[in-house]
Amino acid sequence: MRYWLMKSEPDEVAFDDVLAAPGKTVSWFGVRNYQARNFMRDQMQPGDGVLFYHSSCAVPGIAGIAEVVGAPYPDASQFETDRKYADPKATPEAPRWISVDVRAVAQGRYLPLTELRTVPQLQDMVLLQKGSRLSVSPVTRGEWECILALAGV
DNA sequence: GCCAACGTTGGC
DNA sequence: GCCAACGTTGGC
Repeated sequence: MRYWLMKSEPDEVAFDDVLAAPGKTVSWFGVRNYQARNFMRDQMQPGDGVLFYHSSCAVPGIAGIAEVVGAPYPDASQFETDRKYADPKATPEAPRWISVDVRAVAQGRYLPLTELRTVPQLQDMVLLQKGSRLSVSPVTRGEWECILALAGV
Protein backbone atom coordinates (compact mmCIF):
# COMPACT_ATOMS: atom_id res chain seq x y z
CA MET A 1 0.00 0.00 0.00
CA ARG A 2 1.43 3.31 -1.11
CA TYR A 3 0.26 6.87 -0.93
CA TRP A 4 0.28 9.57 -3.59
CA LEU A 5 -0.47 13.21 -4.16
CA MET A 6 -2.07 13.99 -7.50
CA LYS A 7 -2.50 17.50 -8.84
CA SER A 8 -5.59 18.58 -10.73
CA GLU A 9 -6.65 21.99 -11.91
CA PRO A 10 -10.13 22.41 -10.42
CA ASP A 11 -11.27 24.29 -13.52
CA GLU A 12 -10.74 21.00 -15.29
CA VAL A 13 -11.54 18.36 -12.65
CA ALA A 14 -12.30 19.43 -9.08
CA PHE A 15 -12.73 17.07 -6.15
CA ASP A 16 -16.43 17.92 -6.15
CA ASP A 17 -16.59 16.61 -9.71
CA VAL A 18 -15.19 13.28 -8.52
CA LEU A 19 -17.74 13.11 -5.71
CA ALA A 20 -20.50 13.77 -8.24
CA ALA A 21 -19.25 11.24 -10.80
CA PRO A 22 -20.88 7.83 -11.21
CA GLY A 23 -19.35 5.57 -8.58
CA LYS A 24 -17.46 8.66 -7.38
CA THR A 25 -14.85 7.54 -9.89
CA VAL A 26 -13.08 9.45 -12.66
CA SER A 27 -10.35 8.64 -15.12
CA TRP A 28 -7.12 10.47 -14.32
CA PHE A 29 -5.93 11.63 -17.71
CA GLY A 30 -3.53 14.19 -19.08
CA VAL A 31 -0.30 13.28 -17.28
CA ARG A 32 2.45 14.30 -19.72
CA ASN A 33 5.55 13.97 -17.60
CA TYR A 34 7.65 10.83 -17.70
CA GLN A 35 8.51 10.72 -14.02
CA ALA A 36 4.85 11.06 -13.04
CA ARG A 37 3.86 8.48 -15.64
CA ASN A 38 6.43 6.03 -14.38
CA PHE A 39 5.09 6.31 -10.84
CA MET A 40 1.64 5.49 -12.20
CA ARG A 41 2.86 2.69 -14.43
CA ASP A 42 5.37 1.03 -12.14
CA GLN A 43 4.30 1.64 -8.58
CA MET A 44 0.59 2.44 -8.33
CA GLN A 45 -1.62 -0.36 -7.13
CA PRO A 46 -5.37 -0.59 -6.68
CA GLY A 47 -6.22 0.61 -3.19
CA ASP A 48 -3.34 3.07 -2.94
CA GLY A 49 -4.27 6.28 -1.15
CA VAL A 50 -4.50 9.55 -3.10
CA LEU A 51 -4.40 13.11 -1.84
CA PHE A 52 -6.43 15.09 -4.38
CA TYR A 53 -4.66 18.43 -4.79
CA HIS A 54 -6.03 21.54 -6.47
CA SER A 55 -3.37 23.49 -8.40
CA SER A 56 -3.34 26.65 -10.51
CA CYS A 57 -6.27 28.16 -8.64
CA ALA A 58 -6.98 30.90 -6.12
CA VAL A 59 -6.21 28.78 -3.05
CA PRO A 60 -4.12 25.75 -3.99
CA GLY A 61 -4.36 22.88 -1.53
CA ILE A 62 -5.54 19.38 -0.68
CA ALA A 63 -9.25 19.07 -1.44
CA GLY A 64 -10.02 15.46 -0.61
CA ILE A 65 -9.01 11.86 -0.16
CA ALA A 66 -9.29 9.29 -2.92
CA GLU A 67 -8.00 5.88 -3.89
CA VAL A 68 -6.63 4.18 -6.96
CA VAL A 69 -9.09 1.79 -8.59
CA GLY A 70 -7.85 -0.81 -11.02
CA ALA A 71 -4.76 -1.05 -13.19
CA PRO A 72 -3.34 1.61 -15.52
CA TYR A 73 -4.54 1.71 -19.13
CA PRO A 74 -3.70 3.90 -22.16
CA ASP A 75 -4.79 7.53 -21.78
CA ALA A 76 -7.32 8.05 -24.56
CA SER A 77 -6.66 11.79 -24.73
CA GLN A 78 -3.23 11.25 -26.29
CA PHE A 79 -4.93 10.11 -29.52
CA GLU A 80 -7.31 13.08 -29.80
CA THR A 81 -5.79 14.79 -32.81
CA ASP A 82 -5.30 18.56 -32.49
CA ARG A 83 -6.67 18.63 -28.96
CA LYS A 84 -4.94 19.86 -25.84
CA TYR A 85 -3.62 16.47 -24.74
CA ALA A 86 -2.83 15.10 -28.19
CA ASP A 87 0.57 13.49 -28.64
CA PRO A 88 1.39 13.02 -32.33
CA LYS A 89 4.06 10.47 -31.47
CA ALA A 90 1.63 8.21 -29.64
CA THR A 91 -0.30 5.50 -31.46
CA PRO A 92 -2.81 2.96 -30.20
CA GLU A 93 -0.21 0.30 -30.94
CA ALA A 94 2.46 2.16 -28.99
CA PRO A 95 0.72 4.38 -26.43
CA ARG A 96 2.98 6.73 -24.54
CA TRP A 97 0.72 7.95 -21.72
CA ILE A 98 -1.51 6.18 -19.26
CA SER A 99 -4.51 6.82 -17.05
CA VAL A 100 -5.74 5.30 -13.83
CA ASP A 101 -9.19 5.43 -12.30
CA VAL A 102 -9.50 7.32 -9.03
CA ARG A 103 -12.43 7.11 -6.60
CA ALA A 104 -13.31 9.74 -4.00
CA VAL A 105 -13.20 8.31 -0.48
CA ALA A 106 -13.60 11.22 1.92
CA GLN A 107 -13.76 14.98 2.00
CA GLY A 108 -12.39 16.66 5.09
CA ARG A 109 -11.36 20.20 5.78
CA TYR A 110 -9.67 21.93 2.83
CA LEU A 111 -5.94 22.19 3.52
CA PRO A 112 -4.36 25.19 1.78
CA LEU A 113 -0.78 24.93 0.58
CA THR A 114 0.12 27.83 2.86
CA GLU A 115 -1.04 25.82 5.87
CA LEU A 116 0.79 22.68 4.79
CA ARG A 117 4.01 24.68 4.68
CA THR A 118 3.67 25.51 8.37
CA VAL A 119 3.47 21.87 9.54
CA PRO A 120 6.87 20.57 10.74
CA GLN A 121 6.00 16.92 10.04
CA LEU A 122 5.38 17.78 6.38
CA GLN A 123 8.64 19.62 5.69
CA ASP A 124 9.99 16.79 3.53
CA MET A 125 6.89 16.35 1.38
CA VAL A 126 7.80 16.27 -2.32
CA LEU A 127 5.02 18.79 -2.95
CA LEU A 128 6.63 21.32 -0.65
CA GLN A 129 10.16 21.12 -2.04
CA LYS A 130 11.47 24.13 -3.90
CA GLY A 131 10.66 24.01 -7.58
CA SER A 132 8.61 20.83 -7.27
CA ARG A 133 6.24 20.48 -10.21
CA LEU A 134 5.49 16.77 -10.29
CA SER A 135 1.81 16.17 -10.94
CA VAL A 136 2.01 12.73 -9.31
CA SER A 137 4.29 12.42 -6.31
CA PRO A 138 4.84 9.86 -3.55
CA VAL A 139 3.64 10.54 -0.01
CA THR A 140 5.02 8.73 3.03
CA ARG A 141 2.79 6.93 5.50
CA GLY A 142 3.66 9.50 8.13
CA GLU A 143 2.74 12.39 5.84
CA TRP A 144 -0.49 10.63 4.87
CA GLU A 145 -1.56 10.12 8.47
CA CYS A 146 -0.62 13.67 9.40
CA ILE A 147 -2.70 15.10 6.55
CA LEU A 148 -5.72 12.94 7.27
CA ALA A 149 -5.57 14.09 10.88
CA LEU A 150 -5.32 17.74 9.82
CA ALA A 151 -8.26 17.28 7.48
CA GLY A 152 -10.29 15.59 10.19
CA VAL A 153 -10.83 12.46 8.15
C1' DG B 1 26.23 13.01 -25.12
C1' DC B 2 26.56 18.05 -24.30
C1' DC B 3 24.14 22.06 -23.63
C1' DA B 4 21.67 26.30 -25.26
C1' DA B 5 17.24 27.54 -26.38
C1' DC B 6 12.76 26.99 -25.69
C1' DG B 7 8.39 25.42 -23.39
C1' DT B 8 5.74 24.38 -19.22
C1' DT B 9 4.35 24.49 -14.46
C1' DG B 10 2.34 26.72 -10.91
C1' DG B 11 2.65 29.86 -6.89
C1' DC B 12 2.30 34.50 -6.16
C1' DG C 1 1.09 38.62 -15.80
C1' DC C 2 5.60 37.61 -13.71
C1' DC C 3 9.18 34.60 -13.18
C1' DA C 4 11.88 30.73 -10.93
C1' DA C 5 12.58 26.15 -11.63
C1' DC C 6 12.51 22.38 -14.20
C1' DG C 7 11.81 19.37 -18.48
C1' DT C 8 12.36 18.68 -23.42
C1' DT C 9 14.26 19.38 -27.90
C1' DG C 10 17.58 19.35 -31.32
C1' DG C 11 21.98 20.99 -33.42
C1' DC C 12 26.52 19.83 -33.15
